[in-house]
Order: sequence, then structure tokens, then C-alpha cells
Amino acid sequence: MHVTPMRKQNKRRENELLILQAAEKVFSEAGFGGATMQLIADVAGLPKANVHYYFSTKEALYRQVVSNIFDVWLKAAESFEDASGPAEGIGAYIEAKMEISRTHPAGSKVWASEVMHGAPIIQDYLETALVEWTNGRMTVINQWIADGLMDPISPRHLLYLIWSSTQHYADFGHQIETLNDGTSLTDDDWHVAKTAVKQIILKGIGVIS
Amino acid sequence: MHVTPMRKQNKRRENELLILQAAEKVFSEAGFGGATMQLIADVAGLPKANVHYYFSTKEALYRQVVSNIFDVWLKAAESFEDASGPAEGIGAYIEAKMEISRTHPAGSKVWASEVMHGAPIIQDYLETALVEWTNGRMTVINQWIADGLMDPISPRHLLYLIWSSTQHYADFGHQIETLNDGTSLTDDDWHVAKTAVKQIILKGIGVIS
DNA sequence: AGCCTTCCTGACCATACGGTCAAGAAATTT
DNA sequence: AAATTTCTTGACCGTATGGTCAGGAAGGCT
Repeated sequence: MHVTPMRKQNKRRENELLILQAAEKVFSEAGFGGATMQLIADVAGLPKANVHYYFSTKEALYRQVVSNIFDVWLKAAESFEDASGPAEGIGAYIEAKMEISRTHPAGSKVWASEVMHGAPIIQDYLETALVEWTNGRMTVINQWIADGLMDPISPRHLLYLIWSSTQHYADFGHQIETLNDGTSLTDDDWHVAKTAVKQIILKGIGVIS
Repeated sequence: MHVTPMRKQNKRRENELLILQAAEKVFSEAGFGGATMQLIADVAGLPKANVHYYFSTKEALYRQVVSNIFDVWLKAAESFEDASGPAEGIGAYIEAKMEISRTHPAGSKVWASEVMHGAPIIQDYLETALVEWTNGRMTVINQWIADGLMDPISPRHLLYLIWSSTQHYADFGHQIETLNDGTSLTDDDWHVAKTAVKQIILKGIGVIS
């Protein structure tokens, strides 16, 4: 049996990734307080001491997990750019956020959990990156309103509505599954969900009829 | 100094209430795993052993907290009854849920936290009470659609949209405050929020123009 | 080969947690 | 006022947790 030797640098990256993935899963299922380093180590398939070799404390590991999630969201937010108007911009943004809820639910839950508990670890993210991003989008939306492309809705609350309705499918995925006869959503279910959310919001702000 | 003697029965109720209120606060701030019986006891102003006298285990206490929250929500849901149509029924329901988010945010957070972590404690509530309630409302909405009173929206996803958008103001209250210059929402802010949510959803389902 | 840096891990430690208990205080009942 | 039930509480216990550490293995560099 030949095993390809692994470069030290690759090994570091690979193990950090392994741990981060396990951590995201465990944190999302148990919350920060309920998660244990031992369980994260087990899920990652490493001894606990090895996890501590790469991430000195539970909080440092958690912070990295949350930070990664935020990056994913910022990327999705690029849907907003280059949009000629609200139908395209907001439509694409809803679509992108629904896709994240579908493919990345654990991350969404970790973020929700963190914010719900007062954002003790990542408050600085909220105050800097999130505030900036939000202000930028509100400007765009206000311009669309001024141009008569949509109803005069409070941009702030429109963003909240988009966030909440899309992230709901990740954060409350378990409740949704239970209400769906205990089975997970099919491709069709997701299509219906996505369509319903887009339809209601876009029509609700006067973009489509 | 005269102190009115307290009946034993009243004392029991009073202490249980005290503990339940403290527990709701602590659970909402720290999650189930992060909350400690000692802290709950401190907040309630009682020795820890006394808390265990009224609630044998942490889980039993938690379960009672979640159960109480569910009752509050069921009551709010009565807005749906006696409504002549979607404008009135859904409008009042949104209004009621927004009011709960405003006055009862801790409860909403506990529920959200529980569901997000897979509802390990109150799964039976989801499978019985919540399923029944949801099915009942979906029937009503389907009837409204059949009567041509609103657009043919998937009732299920409409309910999710209402739940998510209204509860967002409780569950993500901290994020909203941070985006509101770090200050809590004023009466006016709440009015704007409520109006925006109602406006978008009602127009979005073809109930108002 | 020899040396050095990085990585790995079992054993260990102090702490904090949920829960117990026994002994007594306070009401309530008889 | 005696008996009985309910309530209160400090002290205690077993366990599990986050984190440490020393010693060794593995890979890289000269």
C-alpha cells in the first residue's frame, strides 16, 4: 500500500478544515454552551488534544467558524451588485440566500444562535462589516424608490424581511421538516418555497404584479 | 412592621413563577447548554437547592418554560379566528405576532433556540399541537384562495413567512439594535416595522393594492 | 546523517456543573 | 399544642468539561 506523503502545509490546512467543519456541525446542533471539544474532536476524527493544538481555545475555534459563515454571506450579497433594478437585484438576492439556507444550514444556525445570545463573540463584526453592508444596500434601495422602480418601503425593514424569511428555512429547518410529515424538503418543495418567497416579497414591494 | 402572611398555595405559585421568569431570561440569554441552575437561582433570588425543590431537573424547568411560550403563541393565534377574510385575519395575526416579539422576546428566543437544535425536548409539541394548528390555518387560507379573496399562494410557505418575519424582531433583536445605532427601537420604530411587514405581505398575497 | 521544526496524543488537573440529602424552619391541620 | 405536611438551605458528591503538558513521532532542511 502506498500512501502519498502529505506536505506539512497541506496537512495543517487540511486538519484545520476538518476541525472547522466538525465544529460548525457540532456548534449548530448544540449551541456554544452545549458543544464540547471532545465531541468536536470525535466528529473530526482526531484526539481532543490535537484539536487544541490547532485552536487554542473553544472560543477561538467558535470565532473562526462564525467568521467563515459571515464571509459566505458577504459573497452571496454580491447578487445585489450589477443589478439594473429591484426585480433583478432583490430577486437574485432572495434566490442566493435561499440557496445558502439549503446548502449551508449549519452555518446559518450558528450565526443565529450567536446573535440571539447577544453576539458576545462577534459583536465587532456586527458593528463594522454588517453595518457597512447594510448601509450600502439601503442606499441602493432608496435610489430604486426614488426612481419609481418600487414602492416606498423602508429599506431597513425590507432587508430584515428578506433575511428572516430566507434564513428561516435553515434555522427552523427542523420545524419545517416536522410540519412536512417528518421528511426533508424535496427539490420541488424547495422550488415552491423559493417561488413563494420571491413572489410575495417582489409583489409586496410593487415590483411585479 | 406587619407582613401579611402568605398562604402555602400562593407561595408555591409565586415561587414557581419567580423561577420560571428567571429561567426564561437565563435560557434565552445563554441557551439550554449555557444556562446554569445556579445562575437561574441567583436571578430568582433563591438558593439553588430551593429551585430544585420546585423543579426536579434542569430539563423539567426548561420544558415548562417552553410550554408556557407555546401557550402564549396559541392565544395570539386566535386572531385568525372570526376573521371575515385574509386582510383582517392575516393582518391581525401579523399584528399580534409583532406585539409578542416586542413584549415577549425572551420566550421567542428560547423557542427558536430549541427548534434550531433539533427540538430535543419538545419534539412532541411540534408533532401534535403545532401540526394541528398549522393544518387548521392552512385550511382557512385555502378557503380564502378558493373564494378569490387572495392570490393562490402556498399556505404553508405563507405561514412560514409570517412566522419568520415577525419573530425576527425578537430573535434577532440584538442585531437589529446594533443596526439601529445600538439603541433599542422606539414606539415609532416599531410602528414602522409593523406597517412595513403588514404592507409587504398583504400586498404580496394580493389582498391590498 | 544529524538537527530542527512541526505535529500528535495519552494522561492529567482544576473547576464547575447538575443533582442529592439530611436536618431544620414554617405553616397547616387535628 | 401536638402532629403533620410543606418548604428552605448549606454542605456535599460524582461527573464531565476546557485546557495543559511532556514526551515522542514524523517530516523537512543542511
